[in-house]
Amino acid sequence: MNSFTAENYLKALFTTSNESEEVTVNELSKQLNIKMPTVTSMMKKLAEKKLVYYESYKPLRLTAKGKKEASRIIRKHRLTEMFLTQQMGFGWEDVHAIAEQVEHIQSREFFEKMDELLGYPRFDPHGSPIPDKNGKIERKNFNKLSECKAGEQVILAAVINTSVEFLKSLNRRDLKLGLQLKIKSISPADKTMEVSYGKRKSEKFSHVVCEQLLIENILKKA
Amino acid sequence: MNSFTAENYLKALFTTSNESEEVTVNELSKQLNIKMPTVTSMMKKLAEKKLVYYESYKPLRLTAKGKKEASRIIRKHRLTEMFLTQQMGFGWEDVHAIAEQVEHIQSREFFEKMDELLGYPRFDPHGSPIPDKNGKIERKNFNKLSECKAGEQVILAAVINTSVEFLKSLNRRDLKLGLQLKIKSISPADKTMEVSYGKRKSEKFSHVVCEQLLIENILKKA
DNA sequence: GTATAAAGTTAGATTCATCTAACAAATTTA
DNA sequence: TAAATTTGTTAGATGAATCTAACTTTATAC
Repeated sequence: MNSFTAENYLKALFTTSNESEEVTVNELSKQLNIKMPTVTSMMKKLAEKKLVYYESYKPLRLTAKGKKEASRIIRKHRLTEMFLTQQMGFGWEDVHAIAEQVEHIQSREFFEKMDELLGYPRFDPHGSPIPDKNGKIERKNFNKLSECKAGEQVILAAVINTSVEFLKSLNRRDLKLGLQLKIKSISPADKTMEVSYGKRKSEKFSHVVCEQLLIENILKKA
Repeated sequence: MNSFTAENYLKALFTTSNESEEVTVNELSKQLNIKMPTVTSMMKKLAEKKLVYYESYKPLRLTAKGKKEASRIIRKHRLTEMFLTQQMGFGWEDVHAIAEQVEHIQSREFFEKMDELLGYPRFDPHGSPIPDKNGKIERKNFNKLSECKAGEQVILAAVINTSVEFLKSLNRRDLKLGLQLKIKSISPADKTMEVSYGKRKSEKFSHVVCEQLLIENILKKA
Protein backbone atom coordinates (compact mmCIF):
# COMPACT_ATOMS: atom_id res chain seq x y z
CA MET A 1 0.00 0.00 0.00
CA ASN A 2 1.28 3.40 -0.99
CA SER A 3 2.11 5.43 2.13
CA PHE A 4 0.57 8.49 0.54
CA THR A 5 -2.78 6.76 0.23
CA ALA A 6 -2.74 5.13 3.63
CA GLU A 7 -1.77 8.41 5.25
CA ASN A 8 -4.75 10.16 3.76
CA TYR A 9 -7.12 7.51 5.08
CA LEU A 10 -5.59 7.64 8.54
CA LYS A 11 -5.75 11.40 8.66
CA ALA A 12 -9.40 11.38 7.59
CA LEU A 13 -10.22 8.71 10.17
CA PHE A 14 -8.64 10.85 12.83
CA THR A 15 -10.16 14.19 11.92
CA THR A 16 -13.60 12.83 11.05
CA SER A 17 -14.08 10.75 14.17
CA ASN A 18 -16.57 11.97 16.73
CA GLU A 19 -16.20 12.00 20.54
CA SER A 20 -16.46 8.22 20.67
CA GLU A 21 -13.65 8.10 18.09
CA GLU A 22 -15.85 6.31 15.60
CA VAL A 23 -16.30 6.96 11.89
CA THR A 24 -18.66 5.23 9.50
CA VAL A 25 -17.59 3.97 6.10
CA ASN A 26 -20.08 6.40 4.60
CA GLU A 27 -18.63 9.42 6.38
CA LEU A 28 -15.11 8.49 5.40
CA SER A 29 -16.19 7.92 1.84
CA LYS A 30 -17.69 11.40 1.64
CA GLN A 31 -14.76 13.00 3.42
CA LEU A 32 -12.21 11.50 1.04
CA ASN A 33 -14.39 11.60 -2.02
CA ILE A 34 -13.79 7.92 -2.54
CA LYS A 35 -16.58 5.40 -3.11
CA MET A 36 -17.66 3.16 -0.24
CA PRO A 37 -16.44 -0.17 -1.65
CA THR A 38 -12.97 1.30 -2.03
CA VAL A 39 -13.06 2.50 1.55
CA THR A 40 -14.20 -0.90 2.81
CA SER A 41 -11.39 -2.66 1.02
CA MET A 42 -8.80 -0.18 2.26
CA MET A 43 -10.08 -0.57 5.81
CA LYS A 44 -9.48 -4.29 5.60
CA LYS A 45 -5.90 -3.63 4.60
CA LEU A 46 -5.37 -1.10 7.36
CA ALA A 47 -6.89 -3.61 9.80
CA GLU A 48 -4.30 -6.18 8.72
CA LYS A 49 -1.65 -3.63 9.58
CA LYS A 50 -3.26 -3.11 12.98
CA LEU A 51 -4.01 0.52 12.23
CA VAL A 52 -7.81 0.31 12.46
CA TYR A 53 -10.36 -1.94 14.10
CA TYR A 54 -12.63 -3.23 11.38
CA GLU A 55 -15.74 -5.37 11.74
CA SER A 56 -18.38 -5.77 9.03
CA TYR A 57 -21.21 -3.28 9.36
CA LYS A 58 -19.67 -1.68 12.43
CA PRO A 59 -18.23 1.83 12.68
CA LEU A 60 -14.49 2.20 12.12
CA ARG A 61 -12.02 3.01 14.87
CA LEU A 62 -8.33 3.73 14.84
CA THR A 63 -6.13 1.50 16.97
CA ALA A 64 -3.61 3.13 19.29
CA LYS A 65 -1.02 2.54 16.58
CA GLY A 66 -3.31 4.11 13.98
CA LYS A 67 -3.96 7.13 16.18
CA LYS A 68 -0.29 7.66 16.71
CA GLU A 69 0.40 7.41 13.00
CA ALA A 70 -2.46 9.78 12.18
CA SER A 71 -1.34 12.40 14.64
CA ARG A 72 2.19 12.17 13.29
CA ILE A 73 0.78 13.22 9.92
CA ILE A 74 -1.39 15.95 11.40
CA ARG A 75 1.65 17.19 13.27
CA LYS A 76 3.55 17.44 9.99
CA HIS A 77 0.63 19.21 8.36
CA ARG A 78 0.25 21.80 11.09
CA LEU A 79 3.95 22.40 11.54
CA THR A 80 4.13 23.00 7.81
CA GLU A 81 1.25 25.47 7.92
CA MET A 82 3.01 27.30 10.69
CA PHE A 83 6.29 27.29 8.81
CA LEU A 84 4.63 28.62 5.68
CA THR A 85 3.08 31.56 7.53
CA GLN A 86 5.82 32.35 10.02
CA GLN A 87 8.96 31.67 8.03
CA MET A 88 7.87 32.06 4.45
CA GLY A 89 5.32 34.82 4.60
CA PHE A 90 2.24 33.02 3.33
CA GLY A 91 -1.21 34.09 4.49
CA TRP A 92 -3.27 31.68 6.60
CA GLU A 93 -5.64 31.22 3.67
CA ASP A 94 -2.91 29.83 1.40
CA VAL A 95 -1.19 27.27 3.57
CA HIS A 96 -3.60 24.37 3.66
CA ALA A 97 -3.21 23.27 0.05
CA ILE A 98 0.59 23.30 0.24
CA ALA A 99 0.65 21.55 3.62
CA GLU A 100 -1.55 18.78 2.22
CA GLN A 101 1.39 17.88 0.03
CA VAL A 102 4.27 18.62 2.37
CA GLU A 103 2.77 16.49 5.16
CA HIS A 104 3.68 13.34 3.21
CA ILE A 105 7.37 14.05 3.15
CA GLN A 106 9.34 11.35 4.90
CA SER A 107 12.11 13.04 6.83
CA ARG A 108 12.23 13.34 10.57
CA GLU A 109 14.96 15.96 10.33
CA PHE A 110 12.96 18.17 8.00
CA PHE A 111 10.08 18.56 10.43
CA GLU A 112 12.30 18.71 13.48
CA LYS A 113 14.13 21.60 11.88
CA MET A 114 10.85 23.36 11.17
CA ASP A 115 9.74 22.83 14.75
CA GLU A 116 13.01 24.22 16.05
CA LEU A 117 13.01 27.24 13.74
CA LEU A 118 9.45 28.00 14.80
CA GLY A 119 10.30 27.76 18.49
CA TYR A 120 8.19 24.65 19.14
CA PRO A 121 4.76 26.15 18.46
CA ARG A 122 1.70 24.55 20.05
CA PHE A 123 -0.93 25.84 17.62
CA ASP A 124 -1.12 26.20 13.86
CA PRO A 125 -2.10 29.42 12.04
CA HIS A 126 -5.80 28.57 12.39
CA GLY A 127 -5.53 27.91 16.11
CA SER A 128 -5.57 24.11 15.87
CA PRO A 129 -3.25 22.35 18.27
CA ILE A 130 -0.07 20.77 16.90
CA PRO A 131 0.28 17.20 18.23
CA ASP A 132 3.56 16.62 20.04
CA LYS A 133 6.07 13.99 18.92
CA ASN A 134 4.19 11.31 20.83
CA GLY A 135 0.92 12.21 19.20
CA LYS A 136 -0.46 13.92 22.27
CA ILE A 137 -2.82 16.79 21.46
CA GLU A 138 -3.40 19.70 23.76
CA ARG A 139 -7.17 20.03 24.03
CA LYS A 140 -8.21 23.57 24.82
CA ASN A 141 -11.87 24.10 25.41
CA PHE A 142 -12.44 27.16 23.32
CA ASN A 143 -16.00 28.47 23.07
CA LYS A 144 -17.75 29.74 20.01
CA LEU A 145 -18.04 33.48 19.69
CA SER A 146 -21.72 32.90 18.91
CA GLU A 147 -22.24 31.73 22.50
CA CYS A 148 -20.89 34.89 24.09
CA LYS A 149 -22.99 37.64 25.61
CA ALA A 150 -23.01 41.37 24.99
CA GLY A 151 -20.40 43.19 27.03
CA GLU A 152 -17.94 40.29 27.13
CA GLN A 153 -14.31 40.73 26.17
CA VAL A 154 -12.65 37.73 24.62
CA ILE A 155 -9.63 36.75 22.54
CA LEU A 156 -9.96 35.23 19.09
CA ALA A 157 -8.21 31.89 19.46
CA ALA A 158 -9.08 29.74 16.47
CA VAL A 159 -11.24 29.38 13.39
CA ILE A 160 -13.35 26.32 12.63
CA ASN A 161 -13.87 27.07 8.97
CA THR A 162 -10.48 27.17 7.28
CA SER A 163 -11.67 27.56 3.72
CA VAL A 164 -9.85 30.05 1.54
CA GLU A 165 -13.00 32.17 1.06
CA PHE A 166 -13.81 32.37 4.75
CA LEU A 167 -10.25 33.28 5.73
CA LYS A 168 -10.08 35.91 3.00
CA SER A 169 -13.28 37.44 4.32
CA LEU A 170 -11.66 37.64 7.76
CA ASN A 171 -8.58 39.25 6.22
CA ARG A 172 -10.77 41.94 4.68
CA ARG A 173 -11.92 42.82 8.17
CA ASP A 174 -8.41 42.73 9.66
CA LEU A 175 -9.38 39.84 11.86
CA LYS A 176 -6.44 37.79 13.18
CA LEU A 177 -5.92 35.25 15.92
CA GLY A 178 -4.93 36.78 19.24
CA LEU A 179 -7.02 39.91 18.78
CA GLN A 180 -9.07 41.08 21.72
CA LEU A 181 -12.74 41.39 20.80
CA LYS A 182 -15.33 43.40 22.71
CA ILE A 183 -18.94 42.43 22.11
CA LYS A 184 -20.85 45.67 21.94
CA SER A 185 -24.30 44.33 21.21
CA ILE A 186 -26.21 41.37 19.79
CA SER A 187 -29.21 41.84 17.53
CA PRO A 188 -32.17 39.97 19.05
CA ALA A 189 -33.63 39.45 15.57
CA ASP A 190 -30.85 37.50 13.84
CA LYS A 191 -28.12 37.27 16.51
CA THR A 192 -25.77 39.47 14.48
CA MET A 193 -22.98 40.68 16.75
CA GLU A 194 -21.54 44.16 16.83
CA VAL A 195 -17.93 43.83 17.86
CA SER A 196 -14.95 46.13 18.27
CA TYR A 197 -11.28 45.15 18.03
CA GLY A 198 -8.00 46.81 17.14
CA LYS A 199 -8.76 49.89 15.08
CA ARG A 200 -12.17 48.62 14.08
CA LYS A 201 -14.69 50.25 16.37
CA SER A 202 -17.85 48.65 15.05
CA GLU A 203 -17.92 45.54 12.91
CA LYS A 204 -20.99 43.40 12.44
CA PHE A 205 -20.65 39.61 12.29
CA SER A 206 -23.53 37.38 11.31
CA HIS A 207 -24.42 34.46 13.56
CA VAL A 208 -23.15 32.03 10.93
CA VAL A 209 -19.75 33.69 11.01
CA CYS A 210 -19.71 33.83 14.82
CA GLU A 211 -20.23 30.08 14.92
CA GLN A 212 -16.98 29.63 13.03
CA LEU A 213 -14.88 31.67 15.45
CA LEU A 214 -13.49 30.19 18.65
CA ILE A 215 -12.57 32.39 21.54
CA GLU A 216 -10.76 32.24 24.81
CA ASN A 217 -11.87 34.17 27.84
CA ILE A 218 -9.46 36.79 29.05
CA LEU A 219 -7.54 35.61 32.06
CA LYS A 220 -8.29 37.55 35.18
CA LYS A 221 -5.31 38.45 37.31
CA ALA A 222 -5.38 36.78 40.73
CA MET B 1 0.03 8.46 -15.53
CA ASN B 2 0.96 9.62 -12.05
CA SER B 3 2.83 12.93 -12.22
CA PHE B 4 5.25 11.68 -9.60
CA THR B 5 6.31 8.81 -11.82
CA ALA B 6 6.46 10.78 -15.04
CA GLU B 7 8.47 13.50 -13.34
CA ASN B 8 11.09 11.02 -12.24
CA TYR B 9 11.47 9.66 -15.76
CA LEU B 10 11.76 13.14 -17.23
CA LYS B 11 14.31 14.19 -14.68
CA ALA B 12 16.39 11.09 -15.34
CA LEU B 13 16.16 11.62 -19.09
CA PHE B 14 17.41 15.15 -18.62
CA THR B 15 20.26 14.49 -16.22
CA THR B 16 21.43 11.26 -17.88
CA SER B 17 21.54 12.56 -21.42
CA ASN B 18 24.92 13.14 -22.98
CA GLU B 19 26.06 16.06 -25.14
CA SER B 20 23.85 14.93 -28.01
CA GLU B 21 20.94 14.86 -25.56
CA GLU B 22 20.40 11.17 -26.09
CA VAL B 23 19.80 8.43 -23.52
CA THR B 24 19.45 4.72 -24.12
CA VAL B 25 16.71 2.62 -22.59
CA ASN B 26 19.41 0.65 -20.84
CA GLU B 27 21.00 3.71 -19.25
CA LEU B 28 17.65 5.03 -18.08
CA SER B 29 16.75 1.63 -16.71
CA LYS B 30 19.92 1.53 -14.64
CA GLN B 31 19.59 5.14 -13.55
CA LEU B 32 16.05 4.67 -12.27
CA ASN B 33 16.50 1.12 -11.09
CA ILE B 34 13.55 0.07 -13.20
CA LYS B 35 13.63 -2.84 -15.63
CA MET B 36 13.95 -2.16 -19.35
CA PRO B 37 10.50 -3.33 -20.43
CA THR B 38 8.94 -0.94 -17.95
CA VAL B 39 11.04 1.88 -19.29
CA THR B 40 10.09 1.06 -22.87
CA SER B 41 6.40 1.10 -22.04
CA MET B 42 6.67 4.37 -20.13
CA MET B 43 8.57 5.95 -23.02
CA LYS B 44 5.69 5.11 -25.33
CA LYS B 45 3.33 6.90 -22.98
CA LEU B 46 5.59 9.93 -22.68
CA ALA B 47 5.88 9.95 -26.46
CA GLU B 48 2.09 10.13 -26.73
CA LYS B 49 2.21 13.17 -24.51
CA LYS B 50 4.87 14.70 -26.77
CA LEU B 51 7.44 14.72 -24.00
CA VAL B 52 9.97 12.37 -25.62
CA TYR B 53 10.86 11.25 -29.12
CA TYR B 54 10.60 7.49 -29.19
CA GLU B 55 11.46 5.13 -32.02
CA SER B 56 12.03 1.42 -31.59
CA TYR B 57 15.66 0.50 -31.00
CA LYS B 58 16.75 4.14 -31.19
CA PRO B 59 18.11 6.26 -28.34
CA LEU B 60 15.61 8.38 -26.43
CA ARG B 61 15.46 12.15 -26.64
CA LEU B 62 13.37 14.71 -24.81
CA THR B 63 11.21 17.00 -26.93
CA ALA B 64 11.36 20.75 -26.29
CA LYS B 65 8.26 20.32 -24.15
CA GLY B 66 9.87 17.46 -22.26
CA LYS B 67 13.05 19.43 -21.68
CA LYS B 68 11.08 22.36 -20.33
CA GLU B 69 9.12 20.11 -18.01
CA ALA B 70 12.29 18.36 -16.83
CA SER B 71 14.10 21.57 -16.07
CA ARG B 72 11.08 22.83 -14.14
CA ILE B 73 11.50 19.83 -11.86
CA ILE B 74 15.24 20.26 -11.59
CA ARG B 75 14.65 23.90 -10.77
CA LYS B 76 12.36 22.88 -7.92
CA HIS B 77 14.90 20.34 -6.71
CA ARG B 78 17.80 22.76 -6.68
CA LEU B 79 15.85 25.65 -5.20
CA THR B 80 14.79 23.29 -2.44
CA GLU B 81 18.36 22.22 -1.78
CA MET B 82 19.34 25.84 -1.55
CA PHE B 83 16.46 26.62 0.76
CA LEU B 84 17.32 23.71 3.02
CA THR B 85 20.92 24.85 3.42
CA GLN B 86 20.46 28.61 3.45
CA GLN B 87 17.20 29.04 5.29
CA MET B 88 16.90 25.91 7.36
CA GLY B 89 20.46 25.17 8.32
CA PHE B 90 20.95 21.76 6.72
CA GLY B 91 24.38 20.65 5.56
CA TRP B 92 24.97 20.14 1.82
CA GLU B 93 25.24 16.40 2.44
CA ASP B 94 21.69 16.16 3.80
CA VAL B 95 19.64 18.07 1.30
CA HIS B 96 19.42 15.75 -1.68
CA ALA B 97 17.16 13.14 -0.14
CA ILE B 98 14.69 15.72 1.13
CA ALA B 99 14.71 17.66 -2.15
CA GLU B 100 13.90 14.46 -4.05
CA GLN B 101 10.56 14.54 -2.30
CA VAL B 102 9.91 18.27 -2.17
CA GLU B 103 10.55 18.66 -5.92
CA HIS B 104 7.21 16.97 -6.64
CA ILE B 105 5.14 19.52 -4.78
CA GLN B 106 2.71 21.26 -7.09
CA SER B 107 2.62 24.91 -6.07
CA ARG B 108 4.05 27.72 -8.09
CA GLU B 109 3.81 30.07 -5.11
CA PHE B 110 5.77 27.75 -2.85
CA PHE B 111 8.83 27.72 -5.07
CA GLU B 112 8.52 31.36 -6.02
CA LYS B 113 8.57 32.23 -2.35
CA MET B 114 11.67 30.12 -1.84
CA ASP B 115 13.35 31.79 -4.79
CA GLU B 116 12.51 35.22 -3.43
CA LEU B 117 13.64 34.43 0.13
CA LEU B 118 16.90 33.10 -1.25
CA GLY B 119 17.49 36.20 -3.37
CA TYR B 120 17.14 34.41 -6.72
CA PRO B 121 20.19 32.13 -6.46
CA ARG B 122 21.76 30.84 -9.65
CA PHE B 123 23.51 27.80 -8.19
CA ASP B 124 22.55 25.12 -5.71
CA PRO B 125 24.65 24.10 -2.67
CA HIS B 126 26.72 21.73 -4.80
CA GLY B 127 27.44 24.35 -7.44
CA SER B 128 24.94 23.06 -10.00
CA PRO B 129 23.06 25.76 -11.90
CA ILE B 130 19.42 26.40 -11.04
CA PRO B 131 17.36 26.54 -14.26
CA ASP B 132 15.41 29.78 -14.62
CA LYS B 133 11.62 29.84 -14.90
CA ASN B 134 11.83 29.22 -18.63
CA GLY B 135 14.06 26.21 -18.17
CA LYS B 136 17.18 27.97 -19.30
CA ILE B 137 20.33 26.72 -17.64
CA GLU B 138 23.42 28.78 -17.17
CA ARG B 139 26.28 26.66 -18.44
CA LYS B 140 29.55 27.54 -16.77
CA ASN B 141 32.58 25.75 -18.04
CA PHE B 142 34.19 24.80 -14.80
CA ASN B 143 37.33 22.71 -14.98
CA LYS B 144 38.27 19.77 -12.85
CA LEU B 145 40.76 20.43 -10.10
CA SER B 146 42.59 17.35 -11.36
CA GLU B 147 43.47 19.21 -14.55
CA CYS B 148 45.17 22.12 -12.80
CA LYS B 149 48.90 22.62 -12.51
CA ALA B 150 51.11 23.24 -9.49
CA GLY B 151 51.24 26.89 -8.52
CA GLU B 152 47.74 27.72 -9.76
CA GLN B 153 45.23 29.49 -7.58
CA VAL B 154 41.61 28.61 -8.18
CA ILE B 155 38.20 28.78 -6.51
CA LEU B 156 36.20 25.69 -5.62
CA ALA B 157 32.99 26.14 -7.59
CA ALA B 158 31.14 22.83 -7.62
CA VAL B 159 31.28 19.15 -6.75
CA ILE B 160 30.46 16.38 -9.22
CA ASN B 161 30.00 13.67 -6.65
CA THR B 162 27.16 14.68 -4.34
CA SER B 163 26.96 11.50 -2.32
CA VAL B 164 26.56 11.85 1.42
CA GLU B 165 29.88 10.08 2.08
CA PHE B 166 31.87 12.22 -0.30
CA LEU B 167 30.40 15.47 1.01
CA LYS B 168 31.03 14.40 4.59
CA SER B 169 34.63 13.70 3.72
CA LEU B 170 34.91 17.24 2.35
CA ASN B 171 33.30 18.59 5.54
CA ARG B 172 35.97 16.85 7.61
CA ARG B 173 38.57 18.82 5.69
CA ASP B 174 36.67 22.13 5.98
CA LEU B 175 36.21 22.26 2.25
CA LYS B 176 33.39 24.50 1.04
CA LEU B 177 32.36 26.06 -2.25
CA GLY B 178 33.87 29.48 -2.83
CA LEU B 179 37.13 28.70 -1.06
CA GLN B 180 40.31 29.79 -2.75
CA LEU B 181 42.68 26.88 -3.28
CA LYS B 182 46.38 27.14 -3.92
CA ILE B 183 47.99 24.11 -5.54
CA LYS B 184 51.31 23.69 -3.81
CA SER B 185 52.52 20.56 -5.57
CA ILE B 186 51.43 17.49 -7.48
CA SER B 187 52.97 14.08 -6.85
CA PRO B 188 54.30 12.74 -10.15
CA ALA B 189 53.70 9.18 -8.93
CA ASP B 190 49.95 9.18 -8.26
CA LYS B 191 48.91 12.76 -9.08
CA THR B 192 48.02 13.45 -5.44
CA MET B 193 47.72 17.21 -4.95
CA GLU B 194 49.02 19.16 -2.04
CA VAL B 195 46.73 22.13 -1.61
CA SER B 196 46.33 25.01 0.83
CA TYR B 197 43.13 26.91 1.60
CA GLY B 198 41.67 28.87 4.49
CA LYS B 199 43.45 27.80 7.66
CA ARG B 200 44.59 24.53 6.14
CA LYS B 201 48.16 25.00 5.00
CA SER B 202 48.78 21.57 3.54
CA GLU B 203 46.07 19.12 2.63
CA LYS B 204 46.59 16.19 0.29
CA PHE B 205 43.86 15.23 -2.18
CA SER B 206 44.02 12.04 -4.21
CA HIS B 207 43.55 12.24 -7.95
CA VAL B 208 40.17 10.50 -7.65
CA VAL B 209 38.98 13.22 -5.29
CA CYS B 210 40.40 16.00 -7.49
CA GLU B 211 38.36 14.66 -10.40
CA GLN B 212 35.19 15.28 -8.41
CA LEU B 213 35.95 18.91 -7.69
CA LEU B 214 35.20 21.67 -10.19
CA ILE B 215 37.02 24.93 -10.04
CA GLU B 216 36.85 28.39 -11.50
CA ASN B 217 39.92 30.36 -12.37
CA ILE B 218 40.41 33.50 -10.37
CA LEU B 219 39.39 36.57 -12.34
CA LYS B 220 42.26 38.85 -13.17
CA LYS B 221 41.59 42.53 -12.75
CA ALA B 222 41.73 44.44 -16.02
C1' DG C 1 31.16 -11.87 -41.87
C1' DT C 2 29.16 -15.07 -38.96
C1' DA C 3 28.63 -16.07 -33.92
C1' DT C 4 27.98 -14.21 -29.58
C1' DA C 5 26.68 -10.75 -26.51
C1' DA C 6 24.14 -6.78 -25.34
C1' DA C 7 20.22 -3.98 -25.81
C1' DG C 8 15.47 -3.53 -26.74
C1' DT C 9 10.70 -5.22 -27.36
C1' DT C 10 6.48 -8.11 -26.78
C1' DA C 11 3.46 -10.79 -24.20
C1' DG C 12 1.51 -11.86 -20.18
C1' DA C 13 1.26 -11.66 -14.98
C1' DT C 14 0.94 -9.04 -10.54
C1' DT C 15 -0.31 -5.52 -7.23
C1' DC C 16 -2.51 -1.31 -6.04
C1' DA C 17 -6.19 1.98 -5.85
C1' DT C 18 -9.95 2.85 -7.85
C1' DC C 19 -14.65 2.13 -9.99
C1' DT C 20 -19.76 0.16 -11.01
C1' DA C 21 -23.38 -3.14 -10.44
C1' DA C 22 -25.65 -6.14 -7.63
C1' DC C 23 -26.72 -7.80 -3.31
C1' DA C 24 -27.20 -7.82 1.97
C1' DA C 25 -27.72 -5.73 6.44
C1' DA C 26 -29.21 -2.14 9.37
C1' DT C 27 -31.95 1.73 10.23
C1' DT C 28 -35.82 4.70 9.63
C1' DT C 29 -40.52 5.54 8.68
C1' DA C 30 -45.16 5.01 8.10
C1' DT D 1 -43.64 -4.53 12.26
C1' DA D 2 -43.36 -4.46 7.37
C1' DA D 3 -41.77 -1.45 3.72
C1' DA D 4 -38.65 1.79 2.24
C1' DT D 5 -34.32 3.94 2.66
C1' DT D 6 -29.68 4.14 3.81
C1' DT D 7 -25.48 1.98 4.65
C1' DG D 8 -22.20 -1.50 3.83
C1' DT D 9 -20.25 -5.55 1.31
C1' DT D 10 -19.06 -8.66 -2.58
C1' DA D 11 -17.80 -9.53 -7.09
C1' DG D 12 -15.74 -8.25 -10.99
C1' DA D 13 -13.54 -4.65 -14.12
C1' DT D 14 -10.08 -0.99 -15.17
C1' DG D 15 -5.77 1.53 -15.57
C1' DA D 16 -1.26 2.45 -13.77
C1' DA D 17 3.36 0.89 -12.82
C1' DT D 18 5.80 -2.67 -12.21
C1' DC D 19 7.80 -7.45 -13.08
C1' DT D 20 9.65 -12.03 -15.66
C1' DA D 21 10.20 -14.91 -19.65
C1' DA D 22 10.76 -15.22 -24.30
C1' DC D 23 11.84 -13.26 -28.50
C1' DT D 24 14.09 -9.76 -31.85
C1' DT D 25 17.28 -6.42 -33.26
C1' DT D 26 21.68 -4.22 -33.04
C1' DA D 27 26.44 -4.13 -31.77
C1' DT D 28 30.89 -6.52 -30.79
C1' DA D 29 34.36 -9.80 -31.29
C1' DC D 30 36.84 -13.16 -33.23
